[in-house]
Amino acid sequence: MDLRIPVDEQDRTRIVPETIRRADRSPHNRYGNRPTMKDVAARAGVGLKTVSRVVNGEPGVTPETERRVQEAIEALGFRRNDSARVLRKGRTASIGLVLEDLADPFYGPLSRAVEEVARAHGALLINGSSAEDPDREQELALALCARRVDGLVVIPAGDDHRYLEPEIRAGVATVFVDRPAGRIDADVVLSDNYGGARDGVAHLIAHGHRRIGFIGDMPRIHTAAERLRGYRAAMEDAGIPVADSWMSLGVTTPERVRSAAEEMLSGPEPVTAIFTGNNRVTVTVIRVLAEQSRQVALVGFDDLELADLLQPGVTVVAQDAAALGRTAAERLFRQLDGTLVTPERIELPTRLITRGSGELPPAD
Amino acid sequence: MDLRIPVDEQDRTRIVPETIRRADRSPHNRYGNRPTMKDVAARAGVGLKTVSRVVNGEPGVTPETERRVQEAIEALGFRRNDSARVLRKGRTASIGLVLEDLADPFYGPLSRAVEEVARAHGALLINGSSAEDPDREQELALALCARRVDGLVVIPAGDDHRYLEPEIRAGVATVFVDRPAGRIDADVVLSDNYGGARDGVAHLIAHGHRRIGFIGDMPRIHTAAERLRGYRAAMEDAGIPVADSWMSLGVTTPERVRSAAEEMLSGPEPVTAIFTGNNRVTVTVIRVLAEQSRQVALVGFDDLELADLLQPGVTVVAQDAAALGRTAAERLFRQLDGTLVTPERIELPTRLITRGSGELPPAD
DNA sequence: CCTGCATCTGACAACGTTGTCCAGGCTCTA
DNA sequence: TAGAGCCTGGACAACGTTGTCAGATGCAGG
Repeated sequence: MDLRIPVDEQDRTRIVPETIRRADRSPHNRYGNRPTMKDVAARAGVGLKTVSRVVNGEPGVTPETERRVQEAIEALGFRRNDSARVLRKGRTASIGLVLEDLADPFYGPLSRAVEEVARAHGALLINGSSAEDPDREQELALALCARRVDGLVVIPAGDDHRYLEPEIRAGVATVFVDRPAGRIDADVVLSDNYGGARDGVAHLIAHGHRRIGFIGDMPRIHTAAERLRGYRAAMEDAGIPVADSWMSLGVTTPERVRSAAEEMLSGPEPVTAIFTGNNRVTVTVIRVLAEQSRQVALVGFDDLELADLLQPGVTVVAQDAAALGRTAAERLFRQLDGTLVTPERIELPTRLITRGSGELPPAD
Repeated sequence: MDLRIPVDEQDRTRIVPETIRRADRSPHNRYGNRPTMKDVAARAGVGLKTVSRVVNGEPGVTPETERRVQEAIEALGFRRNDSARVLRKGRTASIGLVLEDLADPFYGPLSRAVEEVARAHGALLINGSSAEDPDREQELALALCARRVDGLVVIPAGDDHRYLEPEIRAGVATVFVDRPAGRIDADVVLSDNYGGARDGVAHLIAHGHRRIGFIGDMPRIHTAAERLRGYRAAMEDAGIPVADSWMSLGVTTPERVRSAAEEMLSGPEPVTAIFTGNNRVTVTVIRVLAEQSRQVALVGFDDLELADLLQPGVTVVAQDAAALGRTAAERLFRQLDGTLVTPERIELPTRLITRGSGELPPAD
């Protein structure tokens, strides 16, 4: 389609001289060749600012003028360029979300909750996955800052976030979720990983278990470390000394988790119960246990879809991913409001959901 | 922190007169008060363009000059404003993704795949959920266009996308996924919903079933309609007349699905097998079947985590969500390259995964 | 008919960056 | 040593929008 103004339309314009319009219309090599307010103004025969006023619903435009402008907008398929607007206004009405893996079912509801809050505040969500790589987290977070997002919700992969200091000082609202920020003072929203794990393990102990295994993620990940700490605390509370061979920490690939589980289930004194440190681990361990001849008790951190339909149902320590996201996003916008000043650390409670697997008695 | 240049630093500057610098430095009310290239240039005692050159790694700057500029960047915590850059350059290196629900496990891998491709092309991903609401889809898609995303991946909620015509003409690359575009000619990447459903139902028929139920989503959703068509085709191929009471289409809330399933399982001639139209329906139906006294066969559209661990394992028609996302995103970037011109409709095959529930014989 | 006021409109600068173009200083050669 | 040519650096305009301010218009009242 030819976006240039037909000659009969041009005649309607009043003040702007022919040459200027011609120059502006000349085909330029820029991508898109989109109509701008200038084009709309020329076509409607009004000034630039009048178009701006119409587009933004500002008062002080006669109905007749407004109609002409609307008509031109329609005819040209004009859409305001928010990039330019942002440059002028300072705020982008968008927030960034750096998470670990968009495909992880735990982060789905979390992202969704963040999005809902953003939407309620008229903001868009830009997000990316760090894949648990601190460099990638930093790269992403800074790229988002370069886009001048108003705020940043970060699920940290690394443990040093001083690189965000200039951004925060420059006014980028920042909230960390799921794991704490490293070496900077910032808002943090967490689950009670320590307490949840301790409760889960204590639950197993209450059902008679003493040899209890723990399979978790790499200990440099805060949640993994906290859950391990909860495990240790529960065992210590019960006066049970923990054998090193009962604990396995590392990447949560199915292969490693499988061999870790198989190992602690073999030997002369196998564990009679396993506490799993996150949903990925739980899934793999369920598979391993399904192949075992004897029954092994299981409590997992994080809930699973269908967990109630397995035989036995899977007892879990559930965290509320949506609440984490919602809380974080709400704090973010309160920072932007100015309602919130002092960084805080918020811990949301977890919930033990008993379904059978955690109530199995020890096999021996 | 005070970002203004200390007096002793100002003296280093050469040409720019005092007054201009003073004016630029004066505290302005704009949000953030971030240092700009101008500030860096002043502090390093060089020209604006030299800073630009350093920031963008362009040639023609002596190492000594570069060092001074880098130092100033460091000291001020400068970060390039990509909004301004975009305004100048035309492309934003970002793409938009409009999906139905970020929290749906089907869309997680899809989003992730789109993100991976975007990342490989140096682009960021902006996304939002339409919640199956056509108006919201349009609002979101147009908001993304206003941000001048280079391209748009849309999982349609509505069935009329003519509103995107001006955008596409203006150069916004567009690909529809999972469901076709309505009333415009555009790239579309789909699963073979019809064929998959037909295969799944044929599988049940091959195992001796004749009274087979179908529970699916609202028929205005393309995938739901196609899957229903596949069901009908398989039944017709086998010469089985379909009773109206065997089919239920509507919102996939647990309540409605539950009552639909219970209804077709009751009465004098209950169905002996059910084909479910998507993962949400499947999950609910599994729960209903678990409460039944007799065994009912089940084949579901979409795979489920843990489906193999249930008793019996759930036979499904699996689609490759990641492949959908990847294919769509790759086509998007090929549109942007100019490698791709003619819109095409691509159908990816589905895969029947037998796990037990689909191989159960009829109960009667 | 002029003044004063209210209403509507448009010219212009600015936002922070990049592309163009030119100036000044250097090296190299005749 | 002068001139040509290269290299480095900087002034300036432009991208598309919005805020400021002043000009134009219309109308009522003196």
